[in-house]
Amino acid sequence: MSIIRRTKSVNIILSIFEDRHEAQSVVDLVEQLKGQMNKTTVYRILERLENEGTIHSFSGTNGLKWYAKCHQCSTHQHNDIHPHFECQDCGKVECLDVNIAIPKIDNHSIESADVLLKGQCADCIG
Amino acid sequence: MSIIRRTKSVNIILSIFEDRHEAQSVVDLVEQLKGQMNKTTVYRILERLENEGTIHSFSGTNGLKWYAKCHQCSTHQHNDIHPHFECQDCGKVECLDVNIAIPKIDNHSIESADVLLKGQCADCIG
DNA sequence: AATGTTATTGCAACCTAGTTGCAAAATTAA
DNA sequence: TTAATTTTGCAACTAGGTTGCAATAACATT
Repeated sequence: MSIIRRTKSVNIILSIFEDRHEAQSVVDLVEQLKGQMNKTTVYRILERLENEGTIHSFSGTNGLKWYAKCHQCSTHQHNDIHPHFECQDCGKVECLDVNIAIPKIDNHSIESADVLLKGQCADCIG
Repeated sequence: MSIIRRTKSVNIILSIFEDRHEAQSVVDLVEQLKGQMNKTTVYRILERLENEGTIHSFSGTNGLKWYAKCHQCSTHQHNDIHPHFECQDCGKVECLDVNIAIPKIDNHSIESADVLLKGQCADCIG
């Protein structure tokens, strides 16, 4: 595993995750950073930051890829299972700071769980 | 909502879900049915069967779309929340017949939950 | 500060899952 | 058997994501 360099592009992306605590979809990041860097670069930096353990990824609606720097999680441990929440009204996606009980299933060994909750976020709730 | 016709293609797809109780990925179905029907037809029949309530869909790893005729579920109700399980060794995907407790989240209204468990299935468990 | 080594970037081309419009063919109701 | 409506195939397209490669930027060393 190579050392990840703090290039200008890496710092731009890192600062986005510092500034905004919600999860970011890759599609939005690519769009937003158009003009500053190539979309391939965005994909590759996100991948590197994930390998490094700085951010983690998951799938949202329609299998779109999202990344988040989860501020609740311990800095170097994204292994704990927390659900993600996608607001059906405004589209915002967040990491939830709760633990999900993984059910025991007969004759199955379960190694991970992806949980995506959907509904209305604090801002959009009537 | 229009009435869905029992065409030859619809029956072929229905019989696949009758014969095999595991979930089917759309990609596999398209590949498997190549020669019998067009891929557009596969997508459209699956969509119609889902609208009809005969099968239900969900996302697997990498956001790939899967469909299942869930034999545990009541025939006309796929609304209950059950997790799906994807075997990391053989790739098989199944509906699990357990209920997942949806956590209450402060200031959020939760309307649905997608739960994808990953690990080893009964056949692949060491 | 200049050098060499290695990691990173941009670009263009590509891949694959999934969608669309439309004319032709198949179902179903009359 | 006809008429109305749904379904299908086809080809073209969209969009998210990946790849190979040459050019460039970081960084450790001198």
